[in-house]
Amino acid sequence: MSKKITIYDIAKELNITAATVSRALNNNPKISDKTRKLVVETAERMNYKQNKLALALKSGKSNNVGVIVPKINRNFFSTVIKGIEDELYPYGYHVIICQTYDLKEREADNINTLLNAQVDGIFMSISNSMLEDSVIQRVIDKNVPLIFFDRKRDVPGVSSVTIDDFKGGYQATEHLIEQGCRNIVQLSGDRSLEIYQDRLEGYKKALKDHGLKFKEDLVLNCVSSIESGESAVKELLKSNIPFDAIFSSSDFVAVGAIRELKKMGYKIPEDVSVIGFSNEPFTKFMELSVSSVDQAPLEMGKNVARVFLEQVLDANNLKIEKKVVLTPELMIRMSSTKNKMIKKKAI
Amino acid sequence: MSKKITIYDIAKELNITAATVSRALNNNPKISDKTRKLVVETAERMNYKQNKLALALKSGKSNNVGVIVPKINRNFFSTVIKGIEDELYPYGYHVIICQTYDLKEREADNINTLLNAQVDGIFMSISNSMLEDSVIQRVIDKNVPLIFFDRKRDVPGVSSVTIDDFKGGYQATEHLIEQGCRNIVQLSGDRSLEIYQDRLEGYKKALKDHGLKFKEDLVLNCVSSIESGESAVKELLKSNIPFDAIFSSSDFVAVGAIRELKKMGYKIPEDVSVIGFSNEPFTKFMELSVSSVDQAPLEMGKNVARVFLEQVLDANNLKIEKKVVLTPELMIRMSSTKNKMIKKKAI
DNA sequence: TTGTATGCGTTATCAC
DNA sequence: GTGATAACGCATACAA
Repeated sequence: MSKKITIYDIAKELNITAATVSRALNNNPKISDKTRKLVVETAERMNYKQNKLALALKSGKSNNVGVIVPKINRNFFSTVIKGIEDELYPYGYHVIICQTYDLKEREADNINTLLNAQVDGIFMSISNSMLEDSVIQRVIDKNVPLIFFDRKRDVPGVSSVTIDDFKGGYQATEHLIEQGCRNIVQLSGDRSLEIYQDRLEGYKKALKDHGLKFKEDLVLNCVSSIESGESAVKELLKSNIPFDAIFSSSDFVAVGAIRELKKMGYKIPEDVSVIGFSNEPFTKFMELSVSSVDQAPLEMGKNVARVFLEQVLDANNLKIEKKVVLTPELMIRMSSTKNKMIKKKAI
Repeated sequence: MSKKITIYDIAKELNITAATVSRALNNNPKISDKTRKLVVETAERMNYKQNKLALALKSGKSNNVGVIVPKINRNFFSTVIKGIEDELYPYGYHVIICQTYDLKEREADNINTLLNAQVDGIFMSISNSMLEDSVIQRVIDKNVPLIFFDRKRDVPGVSSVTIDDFKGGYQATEHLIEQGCRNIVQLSGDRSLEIYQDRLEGYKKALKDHGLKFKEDLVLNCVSSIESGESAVKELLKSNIPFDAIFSSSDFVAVGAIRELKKMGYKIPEDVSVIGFSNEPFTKFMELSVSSVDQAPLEMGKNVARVFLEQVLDANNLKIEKKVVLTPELMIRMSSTKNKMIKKKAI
């Protein structure tokens, strides 16, 4: 095992002092070219690598950021993280990932761990469960940039990057209306979360703008799974409430709904038009490709990183609260396109 | 901004020394219960949090591990990472992620960065591009546990966790043979990678064991994409080589192949049976669900973590080279099931 | 231009 | 039982 070599080792080698080595390695202007060259070469030769930990302790910056998400193996979240990683890598930052499973204990725990690890920033998609504001406050007090993405909470001084869920809901609903649908079901998620609330509001507004009445019994709550979509449709069919379209706030639920409808002999999109939300990769692979609303996860991640960099690179910017709202994109596919003529976009 | 409070602050508060505080906080046996209690309470009250960076510098262990993958937003990799995170979280380890995009510069770069960050372990799915052994050697020299997963390279002293790709290839091929197929195409990946080589060898062996002749022109190289699958089929059809089944080493390629075959009027699985590899989530959502070979990514991640923990927790185990080989699971779905009677498994 | 001394926050090794 | 001090590896204010 090769011993860890430090600036002291290379100082000894050259009969100079560690301070000089440090300066030479950091391109400090007041150092002779000769010494610098010598130091750099020797460092190279001895295969010296800077100990980031010592640097971090010294400078108070770890060059690590923490990302907190419910689960990493969800395409949306892993893609957001990819965006963050892509954007921050050139600046030498690394990403530490934490999963919460939407458990508030884990959420608080993760925040504390990241704080102890002296991360330079924390990015999180907050769960609905009541994470105490005090935990969040601690992050703010420590002056660690905190940025919410996707699921945010309104906290003074905290930036956020989200998509316009209201608009997404509006667009999806309007699209279904344009297809001639009049009784549009909305399969919602946990409405204590802003994102689902906003999608529902967008849905309502679109109905209103097009002279359609909002009916409470066309709104059902689901969890984001295929099974949930199947049972929602079962319930709808049993209740005998007429409907000719489904706007689901989850792609998984949409797929489940489609599956159940087909099983019961309904034709998609002729009898029922369906549109999901998230633009999960599988939606476009399906034989009956599923319309959806793209949440631009890669862009979201990149924007999170950019907001962070702004705060970090510009010292006086520290207190700036920035709210970035990305525009969702309607992906119109086969599951909602009754009239081929008005198809705007494929795949 | 609340000042960072250290053990010195709480020492001053209690008119004792930092060393005592440290001992009290670390449950050092030789400390009076009274003092311990006092310290713990004061620490709590002052909201003290241990600075992991200082601890890391002191101890030489960061409690971070690094994971190096080509891209994080691939279900397989994000799920492996999830497995690692799940398993390591209870031990206080955190995961730092790095992406290589299969670029050898990034790969070497990431290794160096992780080494500088003093991670306690490095887990990587190595790319085929020729990452110099010297880089790997540096990790070994530093005594940092290195574990390969999925795509490994045989390096003395390095553990690995993989699936039995040979078996996966064998099973998939045998399944197609059992369906009555006789001219089975194998759409391979980059054959400089062990995993693809092994799947191909499994394919050959299955053919041999069932008295079928291996034909070189039934093997085509693809990159893992839908488009690649489409063009492979185009090429096959153009060449007029008869075939009645496709075993693809990639699910994406399999989907592309199916798409092209259907477009040309072929029926799946009647005319051509198709099976992919990886068990990507979308394979089971498709209307014509796609058979595939599951690579147990979650288990793979968990096993990586366990091998790591063994090496770390047991000091004398440090040099043990462990090769874990997981068993792939055949997921038989509609795309390859000609005879309903022998369908073994549905989703 | 280079050297000296100090601190970042902990823990460990001595003493007492 | 507790205090004093050194050390982890680095960067920097201050001297020279």
